Amino acid sequence: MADFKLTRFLPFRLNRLAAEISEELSTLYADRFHIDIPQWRVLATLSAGNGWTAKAIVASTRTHKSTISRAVEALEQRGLIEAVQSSEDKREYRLGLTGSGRRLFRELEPLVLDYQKGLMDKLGETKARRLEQAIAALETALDLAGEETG
Amino acid sequence: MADFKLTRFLPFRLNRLAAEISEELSTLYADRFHIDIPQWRVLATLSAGNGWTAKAIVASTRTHKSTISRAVEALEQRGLIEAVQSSEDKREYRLGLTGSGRRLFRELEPLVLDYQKGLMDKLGETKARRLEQAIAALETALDLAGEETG
DNA sequence: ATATAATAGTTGCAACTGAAACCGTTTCTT
DNA sequence: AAGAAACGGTTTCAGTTGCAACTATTATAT
Repeated sequence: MADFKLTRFLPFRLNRLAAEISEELSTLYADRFHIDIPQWRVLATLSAGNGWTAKAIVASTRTHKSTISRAVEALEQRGLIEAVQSSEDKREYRLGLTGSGRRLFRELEPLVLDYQKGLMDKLGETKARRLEQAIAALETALDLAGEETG
Repeated sequence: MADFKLTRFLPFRLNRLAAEISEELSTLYADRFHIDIPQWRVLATLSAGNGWTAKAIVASTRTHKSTISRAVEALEQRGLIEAVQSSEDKREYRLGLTGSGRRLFRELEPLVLDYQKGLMDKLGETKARRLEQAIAALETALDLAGEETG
């Protein structure tokens, strides 16, 4: 009999953990702000500064372009972001938070940061640092790192 | 302007990492064995021994019961697992790998273990151990640990 | 210059998933 | 013992997602 144990298998554990954290986190904004995960990603990305294209958000977040397209559409409908067609390249749109989008994000941000802090507190400083280092190493190994372009 | 950076945010990074690893891993068995992730979880769980109920697999893998139900159905159709109604409790079914299910898993197992080993090699022994410890700590904190019952 | 290819973003479609209602069986309450 | 509640597992339904085909625009090749 093979002694394989799924619950000891790292990819599985990582996946289960990420799902749980994602789930907990999204409850922070789902009901209260009526945004879902892709929308959160768009808002959070734009919070770092305006002028992003959908393509850049796709690259940065590694989310499928159709998913980002729909999130952008929804946020635009609600007036939380604004899209202006680029004059240099009419295929693309420069995205940016509107006033109300920025206000919403300012309300959201501390909740989300508190959640992360709570998690890290549970880990303790040393383990939290080591976790971050391991993640960074895997990101590099898997070519997930530093796709930010601003 | 807020200095929040999604790509530095741990829940996001964990999620992106888990998605990438899951994706890479599932290419190992998707085309070749025509099984998907829930089906892989059922097979892998049963590889540790027969007699599991769907409920136990749900608890162990933290996968939704309707998802497990469908995976079990599909695997049974293909003759990879067998379900026998429990005599003590006719609501439940004792699940087990069939001969061909066991053969398939024996073929699959080394691929999957090699993949994990490749990942850990990229991390190095020390970081791999620390990652495991951090994950274990988070599992405990989030109540994800040790739901195995056999 | 013109045809071809590549690119940014959108959309139709099929597959997948979770919530909730459901069925049959078992357990609890009285 | 009878009715209610709980439970294991299934199914329906609605929502979400990714793929692939599409439109419009820009870049490349000849």
